[in-house]
Amino acid sequence: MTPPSRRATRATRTDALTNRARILAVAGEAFAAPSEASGAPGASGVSGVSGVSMTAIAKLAGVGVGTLYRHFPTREALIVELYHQEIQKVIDLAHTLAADLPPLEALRRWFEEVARYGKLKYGVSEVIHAATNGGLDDKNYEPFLRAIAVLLDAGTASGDLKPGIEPEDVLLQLSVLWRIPPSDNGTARAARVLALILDGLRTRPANP
Amino acid sequence: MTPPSRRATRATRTDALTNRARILAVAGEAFAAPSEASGAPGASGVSGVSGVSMTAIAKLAGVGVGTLYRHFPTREALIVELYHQEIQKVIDLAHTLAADLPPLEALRRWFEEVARYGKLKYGVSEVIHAATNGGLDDKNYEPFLRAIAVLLDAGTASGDLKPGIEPEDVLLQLSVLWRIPPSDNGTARAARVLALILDGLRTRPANP
DNA sequence: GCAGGTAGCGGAAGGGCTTCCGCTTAATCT
DNA sequence: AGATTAAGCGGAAGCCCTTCCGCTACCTGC
Repeated sequence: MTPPSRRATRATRTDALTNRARILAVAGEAFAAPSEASGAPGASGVSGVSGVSMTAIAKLAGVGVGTLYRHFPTREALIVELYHQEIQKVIDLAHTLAADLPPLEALRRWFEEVARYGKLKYGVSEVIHAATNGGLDDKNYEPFLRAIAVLLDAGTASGDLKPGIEPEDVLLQLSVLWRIPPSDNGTARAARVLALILDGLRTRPANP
Repeated sequence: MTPPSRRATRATRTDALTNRARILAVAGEAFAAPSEASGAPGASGVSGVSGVSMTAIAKLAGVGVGTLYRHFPTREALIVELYHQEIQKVIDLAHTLAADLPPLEALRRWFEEVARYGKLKYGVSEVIHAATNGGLDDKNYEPFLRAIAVLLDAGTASGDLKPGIEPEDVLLQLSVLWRIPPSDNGTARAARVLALILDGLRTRPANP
């Protein structure tokens, strides 16, 4: 039954690669641009990601929808891919902070960074939500968890954080941050919630 | 300009009332039933709310889509209305617990109840999400907040909880609970997260 | 009862995401 | 170079939520 020849699969077609690249480029631009200032009343269009349809992206890239979906099986998949680099930065930061700062301070700073990142581009919520929820099929999920684990371990070792906290649980709690609406005084609210989360993770001094 | 006559508005048409009632009845049944065991491969169909389209509901109720939307301007609106009673029960429970139990215990029990409620019908997440997020146009939002406020106040008065916690922030944190996937060991996970949240709200004994 | 007027009705239509499948065409083999 | 073959392409089609608007039929005042 089909013995493996020297090459199991053909090389990826060059036009496919080109298309993929162009799609990413176009989508990046489209998502970055503030939502069109046209008269359309329907869309909320906070800014960024929202309001650009898959069809629109396909058209901009000069490919059919089918092609777009061949490369990115889902809207979320496309977004995740786009922001992969930025997410990686956040993940790297966790390792840096864990190495350079006292555990509690490192965690606090990292949380703040995560909050700021989420606020900056509200649409990114979709990314992290994707990078968070299912997790099963997302290449950002594992590294993100490991980053949290590193921070937690440092805190546990120093006795500042409770032992045995599951990184997944922390990620779940963090996911709340990108559901805070951006307008309002979202920053203040995020700060308050962060403080609550952090205190929940800390060890608790003995009662009198 | 338009002086108010004895009746500012006409009485609601009887057929409209009938339709509204039938829609609610039908939707209740449809949402309650486990998703059809047909061969459709697309839907995830965890159970309950998901997988029943507005069009389907309209058809089942024997009305046009327009009518459905006249009564419930949004899918969420319909769901919120359906589960209004059950949500009310949870809200009432908060007041009862606050009156009958030590503050911390009351809060803990209520959190657990909320978690259980969310787990029972996974689709309900949509409700509470609606009852939570926007809040602006949802009649469940305010009472829910007040329920939390009561529990918090009791805890603050007794010195068990930090003063000045915003009920909205707590609700936001709780909203995490109905994003926990049901299968798995969701119960255990919910318990862990709840404990973290609760500890975050408690006062912190002075450091040595 | 009957005429009037408006609340309510129905369903076509618009826009979105995703799937499907026949046709093209680049990579590979001879 | 020519033949072969499957990866890749394009866009129609299906399903969803929601909006819009002409027509109907139910309350109301006479």
